Amino acid sequence: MDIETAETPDLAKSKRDRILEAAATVFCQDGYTGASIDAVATKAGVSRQTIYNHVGDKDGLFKDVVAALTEKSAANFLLLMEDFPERPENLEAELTAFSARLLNHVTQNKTSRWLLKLAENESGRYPELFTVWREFGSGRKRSMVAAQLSQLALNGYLEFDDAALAARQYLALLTAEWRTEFQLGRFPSEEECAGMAERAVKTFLRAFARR
Amino acid sequence: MDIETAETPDLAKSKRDRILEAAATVFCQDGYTGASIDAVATKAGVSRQTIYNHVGDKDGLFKDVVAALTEKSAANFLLLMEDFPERPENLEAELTAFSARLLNHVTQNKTSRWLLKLAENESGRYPELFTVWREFGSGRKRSMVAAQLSQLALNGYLEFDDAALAARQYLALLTAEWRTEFQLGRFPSEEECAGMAERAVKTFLRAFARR
DNA sequence: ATATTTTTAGACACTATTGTCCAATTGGAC
DNA sequence: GTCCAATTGGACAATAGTGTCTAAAAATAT
Repeated sequence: MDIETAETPDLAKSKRDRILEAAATVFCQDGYTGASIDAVATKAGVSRQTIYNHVGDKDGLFKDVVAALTEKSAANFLLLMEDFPERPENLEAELTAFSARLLNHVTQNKTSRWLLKLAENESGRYPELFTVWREFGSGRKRSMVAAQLSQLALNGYLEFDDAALAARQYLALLTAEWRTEFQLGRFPSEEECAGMAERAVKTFLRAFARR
Repeated sequence: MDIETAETPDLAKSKRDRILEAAATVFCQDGYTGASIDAVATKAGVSRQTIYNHVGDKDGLFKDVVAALTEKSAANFLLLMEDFPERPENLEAELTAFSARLLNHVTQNKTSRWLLKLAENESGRYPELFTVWREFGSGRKRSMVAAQLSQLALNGYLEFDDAALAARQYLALLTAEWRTEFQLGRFPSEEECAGMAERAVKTFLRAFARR
């Protein structure tokens, strides 16, 4: 489901899910202060009172949104990481394919994008919340990537001193073009993701492939 | 002057400058909707009416803030770029030194940080504004870096196919650690900038230094 | 010293939002 | 069909913010 066309709430989902989903979009669009409970209620196709029944108040709503997104995002990422190549026949091709999937997930997946935007915008308001997110969210992801890269190094495909740094740089290269071109509203297509992944992996391997 | 300790407005500056400076901090802290004119007035040490006299309304205030920041940031960046090494004796050392200065500027300089944060947060509200910023701000910067990298390639130090891509990846590597570690409130010290620059340049040269 | 412009503080109407209360309605479980 | 919990819509007070107006004060120019 697309953000822009999601005006009709999905009646199959539970009230609670619809509230959290709607709240996520509204918070991201308007920021914490700008988001109104009424707007969330309308978008969720739910009365305002129901929201208060479920989450208490605006603070509770925000915290529940972040908690739900963090959890979902982690689960998705875990699933994705299973495809990381460990003993590839063609390193560049397989790493590129994986990277394209990863990038596609990060940029297209509503959950990831929302969480990222919320983290950037509201970290000042809820530092504790995003300390947790950083540790179990982005930090956890980076260390998963680092572990896989170490595996590749061990298997003789790569060489580097610091796996954590390599992981950070890998992710930075992968999202380099997205950050500058797409973050302001637009989202890359699958083909664009594939192109970005290809260019990122090419540079990454120029730096870290075993010679 | 530090953001946190800037409670006492600088009386030497013109009213207008003080208003724009205060407005920038408040907008960044609270977002467009969350920022109140009263808060800006207090922080600027100015009456609310004066703000309305100068900039018309909240929209005008926001646009003027962005305009002022864009201009200042471009000027600063131009100045910085003059130090980019063109015929270095020690490529890695000189590029690292330049990169450290660049990173320090980007992360420490109030203007840059404010603009970046505003761009990320309010791009949905003012797409035109940030299209302009992207073209003349970040886009302009990237093409300046690309030009310098091309120069280094021409002079036999580097080799790559696409200078614009190399510039993007250079900047991505340079800010990789900052994005993940520091963006949520903390700012790197000069030493930390030096370290990040060193690691970024090392990887960049592994990928692009002429062999 | 005087005239002119800028600034100030506070009052003001207007709107938006939060969070609460409640009576009426709905929907599922049994 | 009856019961119980969840939900609804709407009214409500309380608060906060925008933008306007005004008369007094301050700064600036002449």
